[in-house]
Amino acid sequence: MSFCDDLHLALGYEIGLYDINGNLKEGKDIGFKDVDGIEIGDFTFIRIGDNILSIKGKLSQDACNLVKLYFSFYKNKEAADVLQPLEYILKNDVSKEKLIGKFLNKTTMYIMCPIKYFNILESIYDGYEAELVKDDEGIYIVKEIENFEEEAESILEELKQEGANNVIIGSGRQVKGDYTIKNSAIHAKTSCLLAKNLGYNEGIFHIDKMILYGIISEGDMAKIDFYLNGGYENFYDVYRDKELINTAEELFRCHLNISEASRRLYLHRNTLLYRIEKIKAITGLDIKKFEEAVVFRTVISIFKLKRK
DNA sequence: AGTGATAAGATGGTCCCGCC
DNA sequence: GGCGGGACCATCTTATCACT
Repeated sequence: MSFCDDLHLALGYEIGLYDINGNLKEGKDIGFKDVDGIEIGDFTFIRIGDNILSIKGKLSQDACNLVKLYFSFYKNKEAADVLQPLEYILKNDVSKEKLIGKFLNKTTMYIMCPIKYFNILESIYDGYEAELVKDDEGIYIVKEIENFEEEAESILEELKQEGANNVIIGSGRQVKGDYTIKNSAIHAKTSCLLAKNLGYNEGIFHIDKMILYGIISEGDMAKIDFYLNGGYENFYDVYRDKELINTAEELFRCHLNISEASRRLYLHRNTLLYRIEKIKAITGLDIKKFEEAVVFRTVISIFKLKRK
């Protein structure tokens, strides 16, 4: 709830908060007038510092003074919230408006691993401008990141050397504009959780590449069922066949390059083609083709994310 | 280097038959 | 009836070649 929402609830009038140039900062755009003190009419305008508060209603002088008092109290409280440490922000419900601009250009990574590795991560980032916060399932790292994949690879490597297995690293986006540190942190952890639900127990996942799975995961099951209805039953035969699923996954990892995938699977290229043909016979989809590979992967992801 | 087509080899399952 | 050997077939894997 913003200041204008709160005041609207209290007074029953529509409220708009403008800067001195008439730009709406929050609330409803009900009109602006540059006044020095207080102007009371059908609309009430109150100057508070570098702000003009527009109220769609007639207030008494006393009420206007109370509003001014409430404004200063509210903004001080808001300022206090914004000054809270990162841990408070990540773990509490701090409104989006209050966070805009804070941690500008920083990105959040989430390292899903046992908390005992917190000290190791701390020592890795000792001397760097980075903040670390732990929760029940892992550790947030907030810093300016140039190349997420490179940085995550090196963290993964370090943690492996320390005996950590099954580490998943997720990343949100860089904080800028309306995209806050909280958004970045939620995205980072969500990337990890989605990857885990998709069956990965290790790896590096950026939210930019997880969008499809996020939509599936959050999506309305009734609507998803509407699109699945009457088809895709045969996909279960592939879904249950570890060998076929691994074959398809490796092909996707190799960007549909048959030769590369067969090398990585230690298979003859024709063996891989044979399996791809088998998938086609079962599902009707030729996963060598981009469009059909996308459909295949989407349906399999729905099975993984929604039918566990 | 990558792809498509084809042939050949390897493997595993099923069936039939003869022997105990 | 139970067991082992051989034939047959389907499935899977590999090798090769021509072509882009």
